[in-house]
Amino acid sequence: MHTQVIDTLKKNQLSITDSRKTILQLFMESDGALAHMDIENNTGEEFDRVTIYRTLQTFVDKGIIHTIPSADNAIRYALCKDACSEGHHHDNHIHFMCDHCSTTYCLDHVEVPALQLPGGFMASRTDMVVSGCCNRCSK
Amino acid sequence: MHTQVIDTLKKNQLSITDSRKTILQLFMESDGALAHMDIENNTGEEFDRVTIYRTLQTFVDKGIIHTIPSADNAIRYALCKDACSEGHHHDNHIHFMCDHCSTTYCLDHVEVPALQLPGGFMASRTDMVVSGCCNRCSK
DNA sequence: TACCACATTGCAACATAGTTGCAAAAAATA
DNA sequence: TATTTTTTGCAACTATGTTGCAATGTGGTA
Repeated sequence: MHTQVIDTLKKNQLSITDSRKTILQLFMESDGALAHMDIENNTGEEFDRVTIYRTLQTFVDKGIIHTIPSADNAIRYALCKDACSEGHHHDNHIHFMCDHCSTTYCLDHVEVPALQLPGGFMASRTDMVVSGCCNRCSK
Repeated sequence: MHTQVIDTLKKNQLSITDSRKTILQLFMESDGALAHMDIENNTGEEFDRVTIYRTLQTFVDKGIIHTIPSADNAIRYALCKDACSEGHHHDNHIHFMCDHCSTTYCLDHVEVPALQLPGGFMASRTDMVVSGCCNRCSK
């Protein structure tokens, strides 16, 4: 199972370090999105705050993870699926944030509908942030 | 022209203070969204940072403005149109953030398309954040 | 207009989030 | 293993946002 982590790092020409392995593993095990805080809580004192920030930034630059816009001023990150690779991104994402458990899901299989924008506006990227009640909480 | 500002404040049962008048006026004159920083820059030393934060929070509570989710960790605010009032919000917003000039528009007249969510997910609110090139920058 | 009750402001202090420079340590390469 | 390059940890700093409390301003009433 570590294989996939190391493969991903190699595929992106990143050197294999403890922090990168551990943080990427966290993303792969999680079905939701993670904020910086979640990672800090999960890894304890193992890594410096700055290292976590820099690792996340590196992953974003490489297209391994992407940021999720939110109104609560905490940047969340989620794994990009295979369709996303460096330089060539799958630029439309739908995210679902549960009002009850606060889990954030990246709904890759839901298609982003086309929009009719006013004249002169050209979209390069569309993020949808849907909030409500997730499948686990609605049971 | 001040009339509209004062009317809005009265309609929401807010006392008329300098900070509220000035900040609401700013929103009415601006066609884009404003972040806390924009307001601080526009008003200079006139008001304390804390007052601006509290005024924005008050306006959000009353449904006069709404927050716009973003991935850059800066909360932006935009005026709610008449359809939004306290308690009864117009909960689907489309926002456009220009990659060039960073102006954020609230596109009230564009309809949010319906989404087919996976089973068990129930949406209560949908925000779309579209980025690209705005009508002024694309000329 | 003057007074009073209440809401709002400004200040200080604190809390959280994120960035930068640099020396030490760890990977990659030879 | 030696050398080069990348990454990490530390310290210090900036930005963003919150809370308690005393002072001031607002709205209603006499």
